[in-house]
Amino acid sequence: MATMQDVARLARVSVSTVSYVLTGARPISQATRDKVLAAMAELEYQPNALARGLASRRSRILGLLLPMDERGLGATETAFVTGAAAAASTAGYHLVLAPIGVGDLDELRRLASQRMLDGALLMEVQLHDPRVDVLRELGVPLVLIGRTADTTGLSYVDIDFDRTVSEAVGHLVGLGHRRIVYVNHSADTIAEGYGPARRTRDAFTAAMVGHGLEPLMIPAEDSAAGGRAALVTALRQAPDLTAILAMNESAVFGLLGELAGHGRSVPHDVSVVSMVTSPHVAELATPALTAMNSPGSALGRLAIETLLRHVDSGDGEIHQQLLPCALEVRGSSGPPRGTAGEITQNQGPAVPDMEAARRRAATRRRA
Amino acid sequence: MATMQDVARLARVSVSTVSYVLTGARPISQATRDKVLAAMAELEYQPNALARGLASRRSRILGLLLPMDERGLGATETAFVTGAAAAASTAGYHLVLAPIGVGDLDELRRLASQRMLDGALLMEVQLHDPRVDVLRELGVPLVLIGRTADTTGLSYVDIDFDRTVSEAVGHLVGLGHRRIVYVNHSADTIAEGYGPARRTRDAFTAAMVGHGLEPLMIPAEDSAAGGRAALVTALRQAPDLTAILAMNESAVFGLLGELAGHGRSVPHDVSVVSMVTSPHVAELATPALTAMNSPGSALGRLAIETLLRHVDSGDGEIHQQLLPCALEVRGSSGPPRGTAGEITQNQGPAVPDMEAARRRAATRRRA
DNA sequence: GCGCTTAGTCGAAGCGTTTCGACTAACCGC
DNA sequence: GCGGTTAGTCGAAACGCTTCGACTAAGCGC
Repeated sequence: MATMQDVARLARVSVSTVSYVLTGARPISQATRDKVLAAMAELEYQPNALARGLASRRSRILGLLLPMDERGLGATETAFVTGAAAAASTAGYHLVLAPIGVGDLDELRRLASQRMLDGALLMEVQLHDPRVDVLRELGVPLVLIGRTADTTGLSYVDIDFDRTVSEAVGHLVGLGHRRIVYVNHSADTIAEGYGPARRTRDAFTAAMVGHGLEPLMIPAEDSAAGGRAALVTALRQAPDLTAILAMNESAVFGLLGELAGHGRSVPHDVSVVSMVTSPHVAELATPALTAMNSPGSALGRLAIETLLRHVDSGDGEIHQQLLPCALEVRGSSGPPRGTAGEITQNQGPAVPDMEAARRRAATRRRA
Repeated sequence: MATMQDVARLARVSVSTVSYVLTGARPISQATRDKVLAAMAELEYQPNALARGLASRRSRILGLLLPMDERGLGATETAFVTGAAAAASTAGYHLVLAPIGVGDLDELRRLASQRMLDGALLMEVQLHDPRVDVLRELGVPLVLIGRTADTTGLSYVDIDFDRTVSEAVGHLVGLGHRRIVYVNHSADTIAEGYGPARRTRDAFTAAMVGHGLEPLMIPAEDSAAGGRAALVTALRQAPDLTAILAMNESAVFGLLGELAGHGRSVPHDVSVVSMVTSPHVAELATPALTAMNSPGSALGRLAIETLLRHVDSGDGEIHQQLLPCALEVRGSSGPPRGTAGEITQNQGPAVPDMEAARRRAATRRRA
């Protein structure tokens, strides 16, 4: 393994000159630069990351604090991680994966104290997240994915729930729906102050009221069983519902199963729109789910860029940015039964979709 | 940030003594050790990971080479990563996440040449995986998750597909099924030589033949649409099928949808068993899927332990280990229509399951 | 043509560890 | 009581880089 010494010797310059070629910290003449680069190429030189980090007091490693539970990572989170990793790699940084949640504070403290991290990305942020305090105390720059209750002085990237919910509701109202039920995460989750659950709840209320409609929210456990239970509750509280907006990727499958069990076809009798859902998951359902695609990859990239700005420019100003999910109409939403839209076929799914049409036909046959 | 110097000064010993206390490389008297430890505690000393790595030529960082696509990580992979991260952390190692597939060889070469990695875990291993060659050439110890075509001299951990398939088939045959169809990954995937697809194909054939039954395999694209198409093909080729074994987590949902479309209830008319599937995903389906639970977390732990053995003991002997998936009976499998098992209820799902019973009843009502 | 800045390069001093050789003192067997 | 271990400690030399100060030559304004 060639070292900088070897390169310097071969190029007949000093080590510091080689270093300056590499870092650009001082001007180097074109002629010298060429000699050095040639020597590097010949030796297949690669700088030793550890030595570089030690001398420059920059590890070029960022921490990805990602609590992982048995449920696995959704496609949204995965896209986020992928986007972040790509952006980090482009910038010459590495990502260390630390499955550190709010309960592993000692682990976090150790990691951060070892001066191995130039900065950290916090995922699954709680409204009162102690990890933030630890990192701040240790002087590690950080960017949140999501938001704490008090975000003063904190940079974050997050989904724009207000806009996302508002667009989803707009889609359904535009199709002619009036009685729309919102299936959220569980009551406990909401009570705990889980941000997305709270924000979507409030946004749903605001959107419905804005349309002059009555908001009805049903909490559901994150499971198929939770979805089934939620549907039963929903039908009891609003027997005339024609559309369901779901925040809960796990529950939505149970919900669909139970709808079929009640003999209600989707989207003919009930439209279903799933929020913050990846295309792949949306396609798993039958019919495929109209969904609000989460901007996972873009969020990841943005988070890294924001974090690197802090790392490089000695912790300058903060950046707080929101990205909305994009509506993607698939087979699970359409005009409610007996509307003009139904007859003229003009307000059906915005994207012509043979597949969805086939499924709708099949569904009607059964109904 | 306290350094070793500070600790040494406070404890009135030399830096090397402090180092020996930390690493245990040489004996230190109890009295001295205590003094040093007290000084460390007082200063809240944490060794600098980079300096340590530079001096010892051990970064204590392992690479997790994890190609990530838009589909996200399944629960199996996530469990694997979690298990690996936990095991690494326990051993005092860190995991850097590198979304490096077989196409990013330059990226891999750079990462490995920077001497940042003590070893690497390769995920999504191809039968002919060029990443293996790159790492070997650069002298980086590695452990495969999965297997290449030629595994001589390579350590790996993998799922025991033979045993898993054999148990799944055994479960169905034990329930009384004779006409069992295997839905695999796509034909292209099999042709490419994707290990799990090939191995399960062969294992299925062997298991069926072993029971004196005719093996029928249908390939399917990894999507709901692929699953629907596969079912159509399956019903054409084997109209009398009573059970489906599916390898394809994505296709299985389309398959279930299409079964319902054809008026065949699960598990009454057709039993479905999904392979290498996590509990959470299995629960999403209606009815919940009988599945072979993948040993993700255990595999992760095992992989790290194996890798560390290589790293520590200067690349000793190789370890090749297989772990089977465990059968978990849920609502999607039962005895075929018209068997004794059906009548006596003795061969139903092994686990008494009110939920499944309820669903079966509901299903029958619709049929 | 004189001071002044600036481009370009070098040597050396770190960065915070580990590790090697050396040394002392105690202990062992005989 | 004498060579030979061994436990216990120290000082100094790496590890492979960055960065600081210093120096030489140009280039500039006037």
